[in-house]
Amino acid sequence: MKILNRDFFLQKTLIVAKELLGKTIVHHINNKKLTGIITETEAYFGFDDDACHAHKKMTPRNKIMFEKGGFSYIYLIYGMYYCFNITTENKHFPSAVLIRAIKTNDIDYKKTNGPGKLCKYLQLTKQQNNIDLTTNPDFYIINTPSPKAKIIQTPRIGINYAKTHKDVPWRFVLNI
DNA sequence: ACCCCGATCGTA
DNA sequence: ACGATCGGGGTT
Repeated sequence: MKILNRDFFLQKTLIVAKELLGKTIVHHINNKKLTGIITETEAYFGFDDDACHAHKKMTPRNKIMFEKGGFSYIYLIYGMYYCFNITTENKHFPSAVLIRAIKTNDIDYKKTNGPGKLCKYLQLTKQQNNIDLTTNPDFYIINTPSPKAKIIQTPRIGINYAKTHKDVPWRFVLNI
């Protein structure tokens, strides 16, 4: 049971996105320990990826994407849901992995199989934005063994507005 | 100051 | 297929 360290998150975003499958998110909050095994991810990185929040310029919201690997990037979407990302690669290069689904011990997969749903379950909000997941005692990722399940690679979800990078296969899913 | 719209989700 | 809901970011 080892916590994922800086070197892991400094790798290329596509590697991190794929390798995060099977790893365990831990969030201690209100005297509870909330956990989930990552089953779906998406990679967003660089100045060419027009689905990447930070591909044009740095703004107050997306500035976390320019951090070095291992920081939480959590933002509000559609006025009602949060999305949880983990930054990757080196400082000044905008890049992160969106966590799209987790599997839990206690509740049905239907309740945690979406980026907004898993944030609700793990109680992740703006409060948990910009946290170093490699040093924080209450929010970190455990290096649980990678499952044998087959990894499916597909285009990313919900980015039909993108022009150049709508169809790149940067989504990774564990075949549950 | 104003306006548009989104890395979603539940319901129909 | 569609509406909820609101902050961010671009534009005036």
